Amino acid sequence: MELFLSTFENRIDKKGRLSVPAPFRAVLERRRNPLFLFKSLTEPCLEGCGAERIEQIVDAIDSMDSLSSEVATLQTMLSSAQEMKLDAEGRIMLSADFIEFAELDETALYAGIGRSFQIWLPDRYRSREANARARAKTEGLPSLRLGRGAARSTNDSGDR
Amino acid sequence: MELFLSTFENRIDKKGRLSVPAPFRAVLERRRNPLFLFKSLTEPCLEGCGAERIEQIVDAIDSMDSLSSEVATLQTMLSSAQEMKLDAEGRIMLSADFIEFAELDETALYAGIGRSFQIWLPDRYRSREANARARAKTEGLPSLRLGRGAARSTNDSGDR
DNA sequence: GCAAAACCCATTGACGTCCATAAAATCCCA
DNA sequence: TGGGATTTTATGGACGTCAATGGGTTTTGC
Repeated sequence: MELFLSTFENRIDKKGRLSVPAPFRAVLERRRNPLFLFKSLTEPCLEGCGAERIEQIVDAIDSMDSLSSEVATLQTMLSSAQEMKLDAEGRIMLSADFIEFAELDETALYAGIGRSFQIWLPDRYRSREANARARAKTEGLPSLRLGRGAARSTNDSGDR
Repeated sequence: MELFLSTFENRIDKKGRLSVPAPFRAVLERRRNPLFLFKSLTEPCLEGCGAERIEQIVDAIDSMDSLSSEVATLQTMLSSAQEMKLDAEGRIMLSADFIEFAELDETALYAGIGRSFQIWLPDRYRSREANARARAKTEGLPSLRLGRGAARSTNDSGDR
């Protein structure tokens, strides 16, 4: 599996250590790619991604007007980003800043969302999930076009 | 890692010495590259980078109309720049001018923003970060489209 | 000779590494 | 197919290393 999928709940120990779910570790190892965590800009959760995403933000900043507020926003993402080193047991150390930001206590919920994942306070994630499902019923579904024709715009022929 | 990321808070001792975060030192050492600090043009903070970044600025100035006011502004950055010598413990000595400009007192906050970093009064940085987050919620995120299609515009064929 | 800067060394506390245990999933063979 | 054995995973603790910090001493410049 190349993608981060499904959810997992793991404990955070007294030192702030948190196991990365084994399936996620497998994805990371396959990519031979360091893991970065940063504070979400819009929600009280942490986002996990690979180096490409970070580099993309850096390049975007360099190509923008460095005085714009958008640049300041992107810089906020970078300055909250940390490269996470996994220990021999596949755990990461969450900084006090991260724990406080996502308001985590003793357990954390990993939510795989494809090429990246998020880390949430479990209860908060579940209530948010319930909201999303309720919205889907009342407001209808977002358009989701699958298959080759649709993906063509963002993802091309068999890459990599 | 060859980028400056994440934030660090270090103390300025009575002698005006300030440790450079070990990860930042690693970036500089990898490039076998001296460290430069200069006063930000737009904000009350110091900017830090390696020599190649300084050269970029010089080149950019050279390519501009040397009589324009923008050039005069950019030259201000260069004339405030100092090459910082690290002592054996990886500390720099901040000049009184720098300390006054960034209004630092006993602690300084390093904020990594990719190819460079900034040094802030911690409280000031945090309120600026809070502003950026508030803006991101109301105005939305800067457009950052992921996947192959998006990167195409700024970054082409598989380089690196 | 004095102040400031460079150099050297000591302390401490955080973090990375290593090891031990328990629970869960998987495998294997009857 | 079921049940026991083995491996993987999650979790906790102990310990060593290194980064950050502070203080002292020597050198340099004025």
